[in-house]
Order: sequence, then C-alpha cells, then structure tokens
Amino acid sequence: MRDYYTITELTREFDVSTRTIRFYEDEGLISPIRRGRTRLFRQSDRQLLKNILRGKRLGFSIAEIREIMQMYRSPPGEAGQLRAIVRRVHEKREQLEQKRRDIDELLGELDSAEEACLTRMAELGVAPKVDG
Amino acid sequence: MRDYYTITELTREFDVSTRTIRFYEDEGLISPIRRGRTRLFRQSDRQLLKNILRGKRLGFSIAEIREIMQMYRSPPGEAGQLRAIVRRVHEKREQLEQKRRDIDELLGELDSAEEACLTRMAELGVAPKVDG
DNA sequence: AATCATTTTGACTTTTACGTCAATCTGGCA
DNA sequence: TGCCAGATTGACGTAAAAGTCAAAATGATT
Repeated sequence: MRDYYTITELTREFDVSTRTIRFYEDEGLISPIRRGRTRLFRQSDRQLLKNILRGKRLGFSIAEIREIMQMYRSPPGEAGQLRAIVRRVHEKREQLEQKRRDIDELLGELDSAEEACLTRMAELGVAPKVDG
Repeated sequence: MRDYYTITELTREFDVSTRTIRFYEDEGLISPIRRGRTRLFRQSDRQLLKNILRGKRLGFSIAEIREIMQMYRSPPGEAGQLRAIVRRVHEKREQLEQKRRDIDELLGELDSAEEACLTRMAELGVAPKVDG
C-alpha cells in the first residue's frame, strides 16, 4: 500500500488521461492534496477514481455519479435528508436492477448469435477457433 | 399485435423524441418503411428500437450498439467473418460481465449506505418510511 | 546551476447524441 | 376543395465529457 500516487501513475493504472482526472477534480469528485502545485493522490482518492470509472462503465453521467457518491458520505443529521437519501438509494437500486435485466437479455442474445455462427461454420466445414 | 406504428406512437411508448428516432434512422440502426413520405414502423423496427434503448441504458455508444446489432444479423458465408463475429461476441460478453460485477459492487455499497441511514434514523428516533 | 522531463493551468476544440426551430409537405375530413 | 393537425426535412444550436495545445512552473538530476 503506497502513501501517494502521482497523476501519471493513476493514468497508467486506470488507462485514463491526465485531462480526465483533472476534469473529475474540477467537477468536485476527487480532491487530491497538493505538495506545492503538484497533485498527490491518496488511497482514498484512488478509490474514488475507481468508483467514478465504475460508474462510467455503467453509463452514469458525471451528475449521476456525483449523486451516488453523495449517498456514501456519512449520513446527515436531519430526518428529511436521511429519508431523501434512502429514497434515492431505492431509485438507484431499481435502475441497477433494470440494467442487470438488460445485461441478462443481451447475454442471451449473444449466445444465440454465437450459436448461429458456430452452426454456420459447421455447415461450411470450418473448424471453430480453439484457444491456445 | 399491430401491423404498423407511427413515429409518435413509438415516442410515447418508449418516452423518446421523434428527433431521437430519426437520428437512429440516420445512423442506419432502423429502417422503417414509407408510405409516401411518412415512416411506418413494423414490429421488427419497434423491436430494434427497444434493443437500441437497452444498449443506451447499458452505456453503449451508437457505434457500439451498431456493432452489437450487426452480430445478430444472419451469419455471413465467409469463415474469416464468422470467426470475427465470434471473437466480438466474446469481447462483448466480457464487457457485460464486467458491468454485472460493477452492478453487484454498487448494489452492495448502496445497501451499506441505506443501512447507515437507517441506523442514523434509529438513533434520532425517526420512523423509517413505510410504503403505502 | 543548467538541463530535462513532468506537471499545471488556461484556453480553445472536438465528438456524441441529440434539442430546437422554421419551412414544407402531406393525409384525412368537413 | 379548403383546412389543419401531424410528419418530414434541413439547418443550426447545445450540453457533456473529454482532447489538444501552448505557456509557465516545478522537480529531479547531472
């Protein structure tokens, strides 16, 4: 476990550009500390970046990712706000469950597509690719 | 089962704009037939639209959606092309499985977030919301 | 201390996926 | 046949999410 990461270390680890990371900082999603001017990313910053990229893979916008990340923050003291968070958690959960259904459907169709290809290859007397 | 749908019927059913549907047509993802100038959408067109929107929900770009839809087409006759499709099916499958892991992780974190809220509410003596 | 590679900042540009608006064109019906 | 709601086309506009480039600052190294 390292203490700090430089920006380029993170760009290499996660295959994103420095511009992207700085953009997320501008958007308030990460707040690396500074030594002089240079950014130093702590474990927590690295983890946040990881979470952001996960959100991106799932097709969430920056605004949505920001909203999700706010749910993780330590719960506020006001009842209305707490209830609001719980409500948003439920909404996100539904969205995620929809996405999961979408994935399962799509996976099923990919299976069919592959099978059709393999069938066609068999008809042509073509050997299917073996890995290795 | 209807024979044809008008564009506005589809905009209502799927909550998208006519502009969006026309955009997908421009991109070659749908090809409704025409009566004069007006578009008529068959069941198959409606199904394609459904698939496109599913892809969007999963965060795929138009280009990716186009690629996915090409995998569904009736398999070509050339061995190299067949193998290429099979390869791309595998790639997509991996992406989808990654997304599924992402979803499961995120769902887990949402559970924690909700629990933290409920705990906090209990501390405050606030009644959790009951549906109904 | 000079140099060289990084980093930062700021500004401008680009791509994607549509939104918006105006003008034209129908198809159906009173 | 005249009208009108709905559809089409084309052009331009825009928000999001970065990409790109230049200039200045910094840090490490010889």
